[in-house]
Amino acid sequence: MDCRILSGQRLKIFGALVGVETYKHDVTRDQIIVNALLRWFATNARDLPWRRTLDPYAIWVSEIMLQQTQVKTVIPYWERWMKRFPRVEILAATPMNDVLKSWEGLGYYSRARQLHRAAQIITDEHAGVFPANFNTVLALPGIGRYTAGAVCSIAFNQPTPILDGNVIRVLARVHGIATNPRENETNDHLWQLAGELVSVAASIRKPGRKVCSELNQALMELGALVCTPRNPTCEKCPLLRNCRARLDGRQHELPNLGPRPSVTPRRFAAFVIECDGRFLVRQRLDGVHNAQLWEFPNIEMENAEAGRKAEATNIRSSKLDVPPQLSKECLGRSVRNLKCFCTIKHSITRYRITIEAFRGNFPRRYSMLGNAKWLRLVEMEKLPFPSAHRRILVRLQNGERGV
DNA sequence: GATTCGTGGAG
DNA sequence: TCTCCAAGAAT
Repeated sequence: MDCRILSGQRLKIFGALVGVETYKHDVTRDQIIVNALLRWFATNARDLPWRRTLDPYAIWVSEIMLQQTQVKTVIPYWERWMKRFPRVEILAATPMNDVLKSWEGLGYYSRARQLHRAAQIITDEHAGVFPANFNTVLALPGIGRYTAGAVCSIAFNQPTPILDGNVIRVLARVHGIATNPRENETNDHLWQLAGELVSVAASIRKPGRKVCSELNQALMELGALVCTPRNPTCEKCPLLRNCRARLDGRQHELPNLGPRPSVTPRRFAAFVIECDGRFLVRQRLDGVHNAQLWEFPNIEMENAEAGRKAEATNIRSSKLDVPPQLSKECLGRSVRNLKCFCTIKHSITRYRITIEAFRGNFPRRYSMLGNAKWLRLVEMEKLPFPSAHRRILVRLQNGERGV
């Protein structure tokens, strides 16, 4: 039946009818799936550092770091973090600058700020003991439905469901769900399926084993190692014979995440201003993105598209005649000996960003507005920079050493 | 409900 | 190089 021919009202009725059929809890199939996942996880789980602890604080930190971030990237950060902030009270008492410095390079810096805020709440309002109640955990800043479920199941073995990118993929394929998981109805359905699985796991008595924890981690582990976005290795999958998508040969089509937002180019000019062996850097204000991180003064250039075209057609004119105006707009005064320093390309979400960095001098160390400072390289080393500006700083350090 | 927030791995 | 997307949350 083709849904597209249905009018809105009939579509609702149709959906409700389908819902009765497909959302029905299939206990036997769930038990088969849960048992297969638990058996597979017992011999295929990676030895990750946060799997060697039951400390809810340590597990919480790992979950926050792992949001939208790959395991391989997180491991060294987590190791350093736990050495530096072994207990929640220590984190709570640490200045934000040091917290952000430990987070530097991980991105999504509001995660670090909210982790710090939550640490203070736990210290002040829960006597330094990480709460074991789902709703209390959910109420902490930076913790949503997924993270609360993950911490409660992994640290406390509670039957709280989780639904992340991995679990979405596994469940969409196993159940052959072709609608978009980002849409509410499908998302709710997936949460329900995840809840049924962890409930079935909870009903299994396995002495000395944390089955809720294992089941949830098994779902994610399978998504990370076998049921991958591209080229899933179905031959190795414990759910091979229970996977709707595989049986239909549609594993490559699911999940159906829909179109991605189109990319937008943006250009910035950044200024590396030197005087007496010090450089001008500024701290981003509260409330903006990358708040409290440090950067070289910079300003967005208009006509990013035109700039890109000029670059592509080998017209370099705008490169040299734009900065004098921009430097005055950005810094309030013109810069001496201005010249190109380096070009940094990076991207955040849908923006493809090019930063043209220019180097120059001021005759003396003008006192700039509030959030800017003149610092030596060794002093800048202690401050958190977003990675694009960190790359400018590294170039500067190498240049000063004559490399 | 659609956007925004960072960065890097992997194909 | 370019695209996808990773243990999501907040607004």
